[in-house]
Amino acid sequence: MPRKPSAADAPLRLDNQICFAVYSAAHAFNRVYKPLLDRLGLTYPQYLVMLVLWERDDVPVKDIGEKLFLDSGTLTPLLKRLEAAHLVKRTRSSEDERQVLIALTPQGHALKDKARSVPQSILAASDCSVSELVAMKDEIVALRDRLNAVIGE
Amino acid sequence: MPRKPSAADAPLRLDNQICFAVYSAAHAFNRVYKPLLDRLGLTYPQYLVMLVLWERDDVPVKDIGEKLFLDSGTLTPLLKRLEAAHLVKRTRSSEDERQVLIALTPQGHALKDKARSVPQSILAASDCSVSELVAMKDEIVALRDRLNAVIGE
DNA sequence: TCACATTTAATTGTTCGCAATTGAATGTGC
DNA sequence: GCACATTCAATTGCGAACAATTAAATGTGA
Repeated sequence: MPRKPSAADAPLRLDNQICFAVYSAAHAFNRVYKPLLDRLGLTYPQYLVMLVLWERDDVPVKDIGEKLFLDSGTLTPLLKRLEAAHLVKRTRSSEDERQVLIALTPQGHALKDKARSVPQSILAASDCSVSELVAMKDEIVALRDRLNAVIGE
Repeated sequence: MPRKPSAADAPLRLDNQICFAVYSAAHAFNRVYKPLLDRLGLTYPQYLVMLVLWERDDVPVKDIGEKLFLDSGTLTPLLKRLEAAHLVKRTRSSEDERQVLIALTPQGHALKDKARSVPQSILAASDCSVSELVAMKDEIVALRDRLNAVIGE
Protein backbone atom coordinates (compact mmCIF):
# COMPACT_ATOMS: atom_id res chain seq x y z
CA MET A 1 0.00 0.00 0.00
CA PRO A 2 1.35 3.43 -0.90
CA ARG A 3 2.23 5.53 2.10
CA LYS A 4 1.64 9.25 2.10
CA PRO A 5 4.79 11.34 2.52
CA SER A 6 5.65 11.35 6.19
CA ALA A 7 7.29 14.26 8.00
CA ALA A 8 9.54 11.72 9.71
CA ASP A 9 11.00 10.87 6.32
CA ALA A 10 11.94 14.44 5.42
CA PRO A 11 15.58 14.11 6.53
CA LEU A 12 15.99 11.14 4.18
CA ARG A 13 14.46 12.86 1.16
CA LEU A 14 16.95 13.26 -1.67
CA ASP A 15 16.05 16.86 -2.36
CA ASN A 16 16.74 17.80 1.25
CA GLN A 17 20.32 16.57 1.19
CA ILE A 18 22.97 19.25 0.90
CA CYS A 19 25.51 16.52 0.27
CA PHE A 20 23.62 15.46 -2.85
CA ALA A 21 23.48 19.07 -3.98
CA VAL A 22 27.27 19.25 -3.64
CA TYR A 23 27.80 15.80 -5.18
CA SER A 24 25.63 16.52 -8.20
CA ALA A 25 27.07 20.02 -8.64
CA ALA A 26 30.57 18.53 -8.72
CA HIS A 27 29.50 16.21 -11.52
CA ALA A 28 27.84 19.05 -13.38
CA PHE A 29 31.07 21.07 -13.18
CA ASN A 30 32.98 18.08 -14.45
CA ARG A 31 30.70 17.77 -17.46
CA VAL A 32 31.09 21.47 -18.28
CA TYR A 33 34.86 21.25 -17.94
CA LYS A 34 35.22 18.13 -20.07
CA PRO A 35 35.05 19.68 -23.56
CA LEU A 36 37.26 22.58 -22.45
CA LEU A 37 39.89 20.32 -20.94
CA ASP A 38 39.78 17.86 -23.83
CA ARG A 39 41.42 20.58 -25.90
CA LEU A 40 44.26 20.70 -23.37
CA GLY A 41 44.51 16.92 -23.21
CA LEU A 42 43.71 16.98 -19.47
CA THR A 43 41.13 15.41 -17.20
CA TYR A 44 39.69 17.55 -14.41
CA PRO A 45 41.86 16.07 -11.62
CA GLN A 46 44.89 16.44 -13.88
CA TYR A 47 43.91 20.07 -14.43
CA LEU A 48 43.83 20.60 -10.66
CA VAL A 49 47.35 19.19 -10.37
CA MET A 50 48.50 21.52 -13.12
CA LEU A 51 46.91 24.49 -11.32
CA VAL A 52 48.99 23.60 -8.25
CA LEU A 53 52.17 23.28 -10.30
CA TRP A 54 51.56 26.51 -12.22
CA GLU A 55 51.53 28.25 -8.85
CA ARG A 56 54.63 26.52 -7.54
CA ASP A 57 56.86 24.12 -9.36
CA ASP A 58 59.16 21.34 -8.18
CA VAL A 59 57.10 20.21 -5.20
CA PRO A 60 56.86 16.79 -3.54
CA VAL A 61 53.85 14.58 -4.16
CA LYS A 62 52.81 15.06 -0.54
CA ASP A 63 52.41 18.82 -0.99
CA ILE A 64 50.16 18.34 -4.01
CA GLY A 65 48.16 15.83 -2.02
CA GLU A 66 47.67 18.23 0.87
CA LYS A 67 46.47 21.02 -1.38
CA LEU A 68 44.02 18.82 -3.29
CA PHE A 69 43.07 16.47 -0.40
CA LEU A 70 44.26 13.47 -2.40
CA ASP A 71 46.62 10.64 -1.44
CA SER A 72 49.40 8.82 -3.24
CA GLY A 73 47.05 6.07 -4.36
CA THR A 74 45.33 8.64 -6.53
CA LEU A 75 48.27 10.87 -7.37
CA THR A 76 50.96 8.36 -8.28
CA PRO A 77 49.18 6.92 -11.34
CA LEU A 78 47.81 10.35 -12.30
CA LEU A 79 51.30 11.89 -12.21
CA LYS A 80 52.66 9.00 -14.24
CA ARG A 81 50.07 9.79 -16.90
CA LEU A 82 51.06 13.46 -16.84
CA GLU A 83 54.68 12.35 -17.23
CA ALA A 84 53.74 10.10 -20.14
CA ALA A 85 52.11 13.19 -21.70
CA HIS A 86 55.45 15.05 -21.26
CA LEU A 87 53.87 17.69 -18.99
CA VAL A 88 55.82 16.90 -15.81
CA LYS A 89 59.03 15.21 -14.73
CA ARG A 90 59.23 12.98 -11.63
CA THR A 91 62.58 12.85 -9.86
CA ARG A 92 63.57 11.56 -6.42
CA SER A 93 64.84 14.29 -4.14
CA SER A 94 68.55 13.98 -3.41
CA GLU A 95 68.11 15.54 0.03
CA ASP A 96 65.38 13.11 1.05
CA GLU A 97 65.25 9.99 -1.06
CA ARG A 98 61.72 9.23 0.14
CA GLN A 99 60.32 12.23 -1.68
CA VAL A 100 59.49 12.42 -5.37
CA LEU A 101 59.61 15.96 -6.73
CA ILE A 102 57.24 16.97 -9.48
CA ALA A 103 58.51 19.57 -11.93
CA LEU A 104 56.89 21.05 -15.02
CA THR A 105 58.45 20.41 -18.41
CA PRO A 106 58.59 23.27 -20.94
CA GLN A 107 55.38 21.86 -22.45
CA GLY A 108 53.85 21.82 -18.98
CA HIS A 109 54.70 25.50 -18.52
CA ALA A 110 53.47 26.35 -21.99
CA LEU A 111 50.10 24.75 -21.38
CA LYS A 112 49.33 27.47 -18.83
CA ASP A 113 48.71 30.00 -21.60
CA LYS A 114 46.27 27.68 -23.35
CA ALA A 115 44.48 27.21 -20.03
CA ARG A 116 43.79 30.88 -19.40
CA SER A 117 40.52 30.83 -21.29
CA VAL A 118 39.08 28.04 -19.16
CA PRO A 119 38.00 30.02 -16.06
CA GLN A 120 36.26 32.55 -18.28
CA SER A 121 34.24 29.80 -19.97
CA ILE A 122 33.27 28.32 -16.61
CA LEU A 123 32.17 31.72 -15.37
CA ALA A 124 29.97 32.11 -18.42
CA ALA A 125 28.45 28.65 -17.92
CA SER A 126 27.73 29.48 -14.28
CA ASP A 127 25.55 32.34 -15.48
CA CYS A 128 26.24 34.16 -12.26
CA SER A 129 28.12 37.26 -11.12
CA VAL A 130 31.69 36.98 -9.91
CA SER A 131 30.78 38.36 -6.49
CA GLU A 132 27.99 35.81 -6.05
CA LEU A 133 30.34 33.00 -7.02
CA VAL A 134 33.03 34.23 -4.63
CA ALA A 135 30.50 34.36 -1.80
CA MET A 136 29.29 30.84 -2.54
CA LYS A 137 32.83 29.55 -2.83
CA ASP A 138 33.75 30.98 0.57
CA GLU A 139 30.70 29.39 2.18
CA ILE A 140 31.42 26.01 0.60
CA VAL A 141 35.09 26.16 1.59
CA ALA A 142 34.09 26.98 5.17
CA LEU A 143 31.71 24.02 5.21
CA ARG A 144 34.37 21.74 3.73
CA ASP A 145 36.88 22.81 6.36
CA ARG A 146 34.40 22.15 9.16
CA LEU A 147 33.76 18.67 7.72
CA ASN A 148 37.46 17.97 7.38
CA ALA A 149 37.97 19.10 10.98
CA VAL A 150 35.52 16.43 12.14
CA ILE A 151 37.37 13.74 10.19
CA GLY A 152 40.70 14.51 11.77
CA GLU A 153 39.55 13.82 15.33
CA MET B 1 63.76 32.93 -11.29
CA PRO B 2 60.73 33.12 -9.04
CA ARG B 3 57.99 35.29 -10.42
CA LYS B 4 55.92 37.44 -8.13
CA PRO B 5 52.21 36.61 -8.13
CA SER B 6 50.67 38.22 -11.17
CA ALA B 7 47.14 39.58 -11.25
CA ALA B 8 46.75 37.94 -14.66
CA ASP B 9 47.14 34.55 -12.98
CA ALA B 10 44.38 35.10 -10.43
CA PRO B 11 41.70 33.25 -12.44
CA LEU B 12 43.94 30.16 -12.51
CA ARG B 13 44.70 30.16 -8.80
CA LEU B 14 43.38 27.07 -7.07
CA ASP B 15 41.87 28.96 -4.14
CA ASN B 16 39.83 31.10 -6.52
CA GLN B 17 38.10 28.16 -8.15
CA ILE B 18 34.53 27.54 -7.04
CA CYS B 19 34.67 24.22 -8.83
CA PHE B 20 37.51 23.09 -6.60
CA ALA B 21 35.55 24.22 -3.55
CA VAL B 22 32.64 22.05 -4.70
CA TYR B 23 34.90 19.16 -5.71
CA SER B 24 36.77 19.11 -2.40
CA ALA B 25 33.58 19.59 -0.37
CA ALA B 26 32.07 16.56 -2.10
CA HIS B 27 35.10 14.49 -1.08
CA ALA B 28 34.90 15.84 2.47
CA PHE B 29 31.25 14.81 2.67
CA ASN B 30 32.16 11.39 1.37
CA ARG B 31 34.77 10.95 4.09
CA VAL B 32 32.30 11.96 6.80
CA TYR B 33 29.67 9.61 5.40
CA LYS B 34 32.00 6.64 5.09
CA PRO B 35 32.05 5.43 8.71
CA LEU B 36 28.29 6.01 9.02
CA LEU B 37 27.49 4.11 5.83
CA ASP B 38 29.95 1.33 6.58
CA ARG B 39 27.56 0.32 9.35
CA LEU B 40 24.79 0.01 6.77
CA GLY B 41 27.03 -1.83 4.32
CA LEU B 42 26.56 0.92 1.72
CA THR B 43 28.82 3.21 -0.25
CA TYR B 44 27.72 6.80 -0.74
CA PRO B 45 26.40 6.34 -4.32
CA GLN B 46 24.59 3.20 -3.16
CA TYR B 47 23.07 5.23 -0.32
CA LEU B 48 21.80 7.77 -2.87
CA VAL B 49 20.13 4.99 -4.86
CA MET B 50 18.52 3.70 -1.66
CA LEU B 51 17.24 7.21 -0.87
CA VAL B 52 15.54 7.24 -4.27
CA LEU B 53 14.03 3.81 -3.72
CA TRP B 54 12.86 4.60 -0.20
CA GLU B 55 10.85 7.44 -1.72
CA ARG B 56 9.44 5.36 -4.55
CA ASP B 57 9.89 1.70 -5.18
CA ASP B 58 9.75 -0.42 -8.32
CA VAL B 59 11.17 2.14 -10.71
CA PRO B 60 13.13 1.65 -13.95
CA VAL B 61 16.88 2.21 -14.01
CA LYS B 62 16.34 5.25 -16.20
CA ASP B 63 14.31 7.04 -13.51
CA ILE B 64 17.02 6.49 -10.92
CA GLY B 65 19.56 7.80 -13.40
CA GLU B 66 17.58 10.96 -14.06
CA LYS B 67 17.22 11.73 -10.38
CA LEU B 68 20.88 11.14 -9.60
CA PHE B 69 22.33 12.37 -12.93
CA LEU B 70 23.96 8.99 -13.51
CA ASP B 71 23.89 6.69 -16.54
CA SER B 72 23.56 2.94 -16.95
CA GLY B 73 27.31 2.51 -17.12
CA THR B 74 27.44 3.55 -13.48
CA LEU B 75 24.11 2.21 -12.31
CA THR B 76 24.07 -1.28 -13.81
CA PRO B 77 27.08 -2.60 -11.86
CA LEU B 78 26.05 -0.65 -8.74
CA LEU B 79 22.56 -2.14 -8.80
CA LYS B 80 24.02 -5.60 -9.32
CA ARG B 81 26.06 -5.10 -6.15
CA LEU B 82 22.93 -3.99 -4.28
CA GLU B 83 21.19 -7.10 -5.59
CA ALA B 84 24.09 -9.27 -4.46
CA ALA B 85 23.64 -7.67 -1.02
CA HIS B 86 19.94 -8.71 -1.12
CA LEU B 87 18.74 -5.10 -0.86
CA VAL B 88 17.03 -4.86 -4.27
CA LYS B 89 15.59 -7.12 -6.92
CA ARG B 90 16.07 -6.46 -10.66
CA THR B 91 13.30 -7.67 -12.97
CA ARG B 92 12.52 -6.89 -16.58
CA SER B 93 9.22 -5.09 -17.05
CA SER B 94 6.59 -7.22 -18.72
CA GLU B 95 4.97 -4.16 -20.29
CA ASP B 96 8.21 -2.91 -21.81
CA GLU B 97 10.91 -5.54 -22.02
CA ARG B 98 13.57 -2.89 -22.48
CA GLN B 99 13.12 -1.63 -18.94
CA VAL B 100 14.58 -3.20 -15.82
CA LEU B 101 12.55 -2.40 -12.72
CA ILE B 102 14.32 -2.01 -9.40
CA ALA B 103 12.35 -3.05 -6.33
CA LEU B 104 13.36 -3.12 -2.68
CA THR B 105 13.56 -6.45 -0.88
CA PRO B 106 12.25 -6.68 2.70
CA GLN B 107 15.87 -6.14 3.85
CA GLY B 108 16.07 -3.11 1.58
CA HIS B 109 12.94 -1.65 3.18
CA ALA B 110 14.17 -2.49 6.66
CA LEU B 111 17.45 -0.67 6.12
CA LYS B 112 15.56 2.61 6.00
CA ASP B 113 15.08 2.57 9.76
CA LYS B 114 18.78 2.02 10.35
CA ALA B 115 19.51 4.93 8.01
CA ARG B 116 17.43 7.49 9.90
CA SER B 117 20.29 8.49 12.16
CA VAL B 118 22.58 9.35 9.25
CA PRO B 119 21.24 12.83 8.34
CA GLN B 120 21.42 13.88 12.00
CA SER B 121 25.09 12.88 12.18
CA ILE B 122 25.85 14.78 9.00
CA LEU B 123 24.11 17.86 10.35
CA ALA B 124 26.24 17.67 13.49
CA ALA B 125 29.43 17.30 11.45
CA SER B 126 28.45 20.32 9.35
CA ASP B 127 28.48 22.40 12.53
CA CYS B 128 25.93 24.71 10.98
CA SER B 129 22.29 25.63 11.44
CA VAL B 130 19.63 23.90 9.40
CA SER B 131 18.49 27.18 7.87
CA GLU B 132 22.01 28.02 6.74
CA LEU B 133 22.42 24.58 5.20
CA VAL B 134 19.08 24.84 3.41
CA ALA B 135 20.05 28.24 1.99
CA MET B 136 23.40 26.89 0.78
CA LYS B 137 21.77 23.80 -0.67
CA ASP B 138 19.32 25.91 -2.66
CA GLU B 139 22.11 28.09 -4.04
CA ILE B 140 24.19 25.06 -5.02
CA VAL B 141 21.21 23.35 -6.65
CA ALA B 142 20.47 26.51 -8.62
CA LEU B 143 24.09 26.66 -9.79
CA ARG B 144 24.05 22.98 -10.69
CA ASP B 145 20.88 23.41 -12.73
CA ARG B 146 22.35 26.36 -14.62
CA LEU B 147 25.45 24.28 -15.41
CA ASN B 148 23.34 21.34 -16.55
CA ALA B 149 21.32 23.67 -18.74
CA VAL B 150 24.51 24.68 -20.57
CA ILE B 151 25.43 21.04 -21.16
CA GLY B 152 22.13 20.21 -22.78
CA GLU B 153 22.45 22.72 -25.59
C1' DT C 1 3.59 -4.53 -43.29
C1' DC C 2 8.24 -3.23 -43.38
C1' DA C 3 12.22 -0.32 -43.23
C1' DC C 4 13.92 2.84 -40.07
C1' DA C 5 14.73 5.52 -35.97
C1' DT C 6 14.39 5.67 -30.97
C1' DT C 7 14.63 3.95 -26.40
C1' DT C 8 16.66 1.22 -22.77
C1' DA C 9 20.24 -1.59 -20.39
C1' DA C 10 24.31 -3.82 -20.64
C1' DT C 11 29.15 -3.97 -21.85
C1' DT C 12 34.02 -2.42 -22.50
C1' DG C 13 37.85 0.40 -21.51
C1' DT C 14 39.98 4.37 -19.15
C1' DT C 15 40.48 7.32 -15.21
C1' DC C 16 39.57 8.65 -10.55
C1' DG C 17 39.35 7.87 -5.26
C1' DC C 18 40.49 5.50 -1.29
C1' DA C 19 41.69 1.73 2.17
C1' DA C 20 45.25 -1.21 3.26
C1' DT C 21 49.70 -2.84 2.69
C1' DT C 22 54.61 -2.72 1.37
C1' DG C 23 59.29 -1.13 1.33
C1' DA C 24 62.74 2.12 1.53
C1' DA C 25 64.59 6.31 3.80
C1' DT C 26 64.73 9.07 7.69
C1' DG C 27 64.27 10.44 12.50
C1' DT C 28 64.31 9.15 17.72
C1' DG C 29 65.44 7.59 22.14
C1' DC C 30 68.21 4.91 24.86
C1' DG D 1 75.42 2.91 17.53
C1' DC D 2 71.21 0.47 17.29
C1' DA D 3 66.49 -0.87 17.83
C1' DC D 4 62.38 1.41 16.95
C1' DA D 5 58.91 4.39 15.10
C1' DT D 6 57.73 7.60 11.48
C1' DT D 7 57.47 9.39 6.87
C1' DC D 8 56.84 9.00 1.98
C1' DA D 9 55.65 7.01 -2.35
C1' DA D 10 54.21 2.95 -4.67
C1' DT D 11 51.16 -0.94 -5.11
C1' DT D 12 46.85 -3.74 -4.94
C1' DG D 13 42.05 -4.28 -4.98
C1' DC D 14 37.47 -2.48 -5.21
C1' DG D 15 33.86 0.78 -6.37
C1' DA D 16 32.45 4.64 -8.84
C1' DA D 17 31.96 7.75 -13.27
C1' DC D 18 31.65 8.23 -18.04
C1' DA D 19 32.37 7.72 -23.24
C1' DA D 20 31.42 4.70 -26.76
C1' DT D 21 29.46 0.75 -28.48
C1' DT D 22 26.16 -3.16 -28.68
C1' DA D 23 21.79 -5.49 -28.74
C1' DA D 24 17.13 -6.03 -27.99
C1' DA D 25 12.50 -3.98 -27.73
C1' DT D 26 9.52 -0.53 -29.11
C1' DG D 27 7.66 3.26 -31.89
C1' DT D 28 6.90 5.62 -36.54
C1' DG D 29 6.03 6.65 -41.34
C1' DA D 30 5.19 5.43 -45.81
